[in-house]
Amino acid sequence: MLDAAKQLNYVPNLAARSLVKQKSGLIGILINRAENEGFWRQFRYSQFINRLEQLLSGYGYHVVLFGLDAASPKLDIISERKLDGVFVVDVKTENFHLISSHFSVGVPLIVVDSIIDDALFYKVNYDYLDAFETMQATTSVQYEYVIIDNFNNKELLEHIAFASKLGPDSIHIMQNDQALELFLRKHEHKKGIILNEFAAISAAKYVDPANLTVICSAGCPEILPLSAGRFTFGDRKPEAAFQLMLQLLDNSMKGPDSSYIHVKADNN
Amino acid sequence: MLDAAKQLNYVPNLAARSLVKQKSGLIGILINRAENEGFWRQFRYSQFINRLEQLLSGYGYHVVLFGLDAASPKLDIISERKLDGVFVVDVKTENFHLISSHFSVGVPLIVVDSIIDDALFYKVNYDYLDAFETMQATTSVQYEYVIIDNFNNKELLEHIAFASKLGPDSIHIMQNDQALELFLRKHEHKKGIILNEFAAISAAKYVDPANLTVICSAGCPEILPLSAGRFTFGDRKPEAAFQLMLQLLDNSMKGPDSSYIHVKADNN
DNA sequence: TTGAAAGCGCTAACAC
DNA sequence: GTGTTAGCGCTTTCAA
Repeated sequence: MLDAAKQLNYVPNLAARSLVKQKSGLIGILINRAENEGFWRQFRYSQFINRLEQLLSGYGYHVVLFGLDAASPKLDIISERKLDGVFVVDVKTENFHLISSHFSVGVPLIVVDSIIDDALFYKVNYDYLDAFETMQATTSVQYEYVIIDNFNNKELLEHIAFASKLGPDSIHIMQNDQALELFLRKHEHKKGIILNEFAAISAAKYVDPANLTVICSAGCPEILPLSAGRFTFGDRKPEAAFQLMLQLLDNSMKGPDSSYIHVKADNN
Repeated sequence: MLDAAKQLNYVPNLAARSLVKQKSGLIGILINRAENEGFWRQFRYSQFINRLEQLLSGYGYHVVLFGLDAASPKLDIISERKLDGVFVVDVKTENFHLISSHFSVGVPLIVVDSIIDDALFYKVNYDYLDAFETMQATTSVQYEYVIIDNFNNKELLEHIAFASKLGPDSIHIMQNDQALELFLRKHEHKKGIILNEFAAISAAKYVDPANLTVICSAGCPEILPLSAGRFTFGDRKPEAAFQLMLQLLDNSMKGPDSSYIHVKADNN
């Protein structure tokens, strides 16, 4: 009677449960944020985070969102909250040793949009090699420059530059609108590739978007000017990251053989 | 000696601390998500969430991000995780009784972008009355239509419609691109107001953005076409929401007299 | 000052 | 099966 009523609106205290089960039921999404970052950086992971949260919630996990100071990331949250798994997005290579020291061994840690030569940690990146090859193969257009989104991870930047097969003078790394405009003025009326829909929006202020082909890494091709070319990755990255996390969570860290997951593009 | 070493890399277990202190140190940001929502809805709260997370983290709280099914929101997270405070964004009025039942009295609950006639809960909204008035006062342009972002909260929609002082035929609520195009075709070459930068991006596909004045409620005027007019709110909403939360958290629910906070625009 | 002990709300392990 | 108990890692209280 009283028991039934108690049962009816009984709510378990997950902090107490965490304590005894040694599992918090919390997954962290840690994302590097720069001080005065351009608007195109602020939105590029929104879709990824939203979708990932949706997937994790559907599986019973709760998501802790935490912004990291790219210069000196505070990672105590991982051990303090006993996070069951962690996604770290857009990591500076030189900060990575900090991360590895701040998490108990055995906690799945997935690094997104970063190349880190440590097989302990799984990486989820877009397959840029495949993307650039497919782009060249399916079109007769000769691209003469590429604009790369400004990732914190230097290795990833270099990898994308390499994948583009273009020379240093034809490559621009997003910094700010002024530098972007300057670069675009030098390449007016030429065809170019640009990473990230939001970066493309910036570029479209200075050149005819018809000359741009956008590699849609932010999951939002709808935002592009109609005349811009586009190359999309669909929903694949959050899905891939989620599946990988599940695998690591279930099979106690026995993940795929390679510590790199390369997310391929749609059949564009 | 051993003690010192232990001290050195001692990490408190916040779940245990929560249990005894009866405070989780967690703040929830609960945000309604529709099934197939247009892209302009997916990004409009990114800036708000990011900034709010930054402010709360700076104050020592951790943020739990949780997507709500607008149709039947699962709110157990509030009581299960013993959230110290909750932001609920974009709430359907008819779901609100669910919310009030799912949270223990005494937990600060701040509703964002919603009008709810319950003085128990604090509301943070942009001051649309002031915005429309200022816009009319500082320009000689005669606006002939307004496009309103599709909020879940019907009362807010009605309030904005009222604030615009335009008739039903001149008001369009964002639904999808087709309906938007149709509406815009009927008002070609006229001057109009549109809420939300991302909605404006959609509209700019169909009309000359020079005819649009955008009420920048997503904190991202940079994304707009250069020719579009703009009316900005700056960073004020996350700041206001944060300050209000602090007040409620510190003074044990003794907040401002009015349960409504109206965030004014910049000096545009 | 320093130390021991109780207890937060749960689960798991053990007894009955 | 059903009931009891120990203990997860902390903070707080009360004793020495």
